Amino acid sequence: MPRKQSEKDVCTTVCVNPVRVKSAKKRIYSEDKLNLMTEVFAAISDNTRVKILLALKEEELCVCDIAAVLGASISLVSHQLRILRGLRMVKYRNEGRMVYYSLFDDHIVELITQAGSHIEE
Amino acid sequence: MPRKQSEKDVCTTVCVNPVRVKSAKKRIYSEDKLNLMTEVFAAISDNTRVKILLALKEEELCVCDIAAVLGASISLVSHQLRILRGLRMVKYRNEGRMVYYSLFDDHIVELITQAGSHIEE
DNA sequence: CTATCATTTGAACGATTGTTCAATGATAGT
DNA sequence: ACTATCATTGAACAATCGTTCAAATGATAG
Repeated sequence: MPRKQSEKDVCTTVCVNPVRVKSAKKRIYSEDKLNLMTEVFAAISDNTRVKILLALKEEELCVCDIAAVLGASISLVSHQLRILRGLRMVKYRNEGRMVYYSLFDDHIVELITQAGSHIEE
Repeated sequence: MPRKQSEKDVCTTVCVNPVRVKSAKKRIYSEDKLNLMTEVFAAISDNTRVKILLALKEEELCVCDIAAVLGASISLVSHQLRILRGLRMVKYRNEGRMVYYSLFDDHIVELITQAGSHIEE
């Protein structure tokens, strides 16, 4: 009869070191803090979104400009901009029927360029 | 008759600013470099994996220890460790039937703690 | 007030992801 | 050899993701 493998009945006596486990637990962040962090990392774990952020590094661009830079459709760019907007990574400005996007602040792109310089191409 | 909206026939004359587009294109990384970067960010965009990395910050732990710290199953932890191993974020050491994991280097966890300190909880 | 342009939105899709369960490897002790 | 224990693996699943297409806003110009 196969035995179910759960958290309760595995490695309890021999393997688990309660001292190590206890001090390791202290290092784990709260679920809320983790959610905030991983949401940001998830945003920059997609090539398209990183490209958009890099494109906006020096100057504001309208949606059409961004699409032209990426060689992608307007719709795709608009969808991804919505995500970046929701995470306060970009902000926008209306001018007539056009919408100009720019970086919310430099923190995120600094993070990206910093990671980029760690990769010797 | 509805017209198809593609990259070719949109915003070409009025909206797109060729000068802005050209200089923005220079800032975009190569696809290879982007893939390397976003793969790393994707790895730390999951709560479970970040927890594992935080748990290993100070000392090595066996798989059972990690599972106990997270309150998760051994199987789940092993699966995620495989991903972190593939990205050279953790390394391992065999001791009898146990496997001790530790950080490959401090870069990634520094990145995480740095991001963590940006979030005033 | 209609036509056109820049952008947004929603539905749909295939692909990928995180997790669970069950089975398998591998090592140690009897 | 047999059994128990720690770890890895693979199949399966729902859930989420990135992208595309088509339609809908909202603003401007004639």
